Amino acid sequence: MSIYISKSAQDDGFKPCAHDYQVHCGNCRLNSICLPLSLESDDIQQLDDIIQRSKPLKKGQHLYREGDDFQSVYAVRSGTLKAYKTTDDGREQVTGFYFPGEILGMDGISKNTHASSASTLETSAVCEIPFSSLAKLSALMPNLQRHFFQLMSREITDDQVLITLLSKNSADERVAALLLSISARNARRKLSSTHFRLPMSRVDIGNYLGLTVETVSRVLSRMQKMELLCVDNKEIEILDMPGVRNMANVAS
Amino acid sequence: MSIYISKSAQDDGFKPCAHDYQVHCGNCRLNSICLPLSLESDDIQQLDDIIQRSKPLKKGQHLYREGDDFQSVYAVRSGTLKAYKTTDDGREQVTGFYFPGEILGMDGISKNTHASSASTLETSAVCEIPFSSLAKLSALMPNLQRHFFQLMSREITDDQVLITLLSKNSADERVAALLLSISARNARRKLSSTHFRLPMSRVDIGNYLGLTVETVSRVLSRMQKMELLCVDNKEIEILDMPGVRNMANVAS
DNA sequence: TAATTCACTTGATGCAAATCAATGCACATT
DNA sequence: AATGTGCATTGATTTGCATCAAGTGAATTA
Repeated sequence: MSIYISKSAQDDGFKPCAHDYQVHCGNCRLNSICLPLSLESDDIQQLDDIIQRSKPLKKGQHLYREGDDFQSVYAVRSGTLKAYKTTDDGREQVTGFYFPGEILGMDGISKNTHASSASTLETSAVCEIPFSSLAKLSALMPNLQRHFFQLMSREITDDQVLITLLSKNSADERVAALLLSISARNARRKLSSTHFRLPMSRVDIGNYLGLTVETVSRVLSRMQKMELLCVDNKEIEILDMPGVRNMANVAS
Repeated sequence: MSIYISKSAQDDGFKPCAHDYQVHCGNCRLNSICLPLSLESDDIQQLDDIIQRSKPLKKGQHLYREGDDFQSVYAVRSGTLKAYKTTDDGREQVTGFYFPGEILGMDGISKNTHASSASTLETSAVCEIPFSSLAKLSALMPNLQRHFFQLMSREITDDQVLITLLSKNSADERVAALLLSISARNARRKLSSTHFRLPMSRVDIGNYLGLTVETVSRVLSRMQKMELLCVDNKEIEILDMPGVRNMANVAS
């Protein structure tokens, strides 16, 4: 499962773009929401040195599978991924979606084996961060250590939010909450919070939210009828943000 | 919210017992499943030095509340605690139960604020571990760092299991799975895996599993009728372990 | 001893979402 | 143009669990 590539390959006349795997942490436009956050520039250089950048992965390819040896965590550079667990009776449970700047794979640390699988929802590029190097480096850089602890803790709190959503909220509330989450994560990356393309299928949405495809589809139709959204397949436009928040039943 | 006590208080003619707060990491019978795991004895001493032991907390007392400043994580020494989130509309979602040897509070790291509340289900004692000291120490002790990363990762994987349970499993499967989880955690502490007392109420069980009290009660009655269990209020005896596993729909 | 409370159980009914089934639509293949 | 395939939508029916309501038993108090 090695995705390392030679860094020296293809170095000239190459404009940075979404999938560009030559961009370094120092000049990556995601570094304010990724691991380098709060590092000094010479610390960033050291972090940069341990990071392996991969060729873009095509839609549907796996980054790792449940049970694989755990070696690295991954930062999404472009595209979107989903993480999912397979139940004993063979069904899938999507446990998270990962957008550019976000880190996945931390669930593998506990048993040195990936506890979930991760695959791309569209063409995507990732930075591979060997965990043993990251651990060594974070023992030397308090800021890095703190940031990584925070990232793991963030994963825990995100999971708890999902637990609550699944346990306490209606289909309408779940779908509205997911749309708001995606909207907020787009805003963090300076993209539109009201007009975006869902990178995942209805099946994945339903799977993540504990609903069937049909229910997801019905909720979206209803939201469109209520003029909260304009839905065109994967293209979503939020027309009435307070209305959506109200449907999600959240305070903020 | 300080629960520190003077270590020198009450030091003589004191036999160690479940709630004894004088026991140190080095001679704590839980140290094989708690933080000290895999530390050398002089490292254990250093860890021991930063740990604050508290008087036992009475049933229903809070260790921390959602929104409190995050200072420490806690190891359960005796008793049981629950962690829960409060939803925007004021309802509770229990996110976990914590038995002796287990660590809670790690969800506070990400925002420096506790993301959930924790209260005791019965008289309990905890060890308070100031996080800043733990972070400093773990930068110096690779084994401690690794172990703490693993604990956090474990929290993530446990949450993912709960997510899957809530999203994909029936009421029967959820209740059976919780019983198996408690059974396994008892076994880890060398207690009976087949005969134990549930420390939490039916309300808490239902809340944790996304079910109403009535449903929990019915499932337990059904399991008794099927002769999988013997239920006497909180006292549980598992009569047919393969049967319970079968009901939970899990492989192991 | 009776009364109050609390945690739990049991039964009857209703509803939200699953399931089953059909159809529509975009896009690729031939 | 015809055919297939994957994804999304919509409608009809079923069902598992919530809800509502009442009842039990043990512990606590009067």
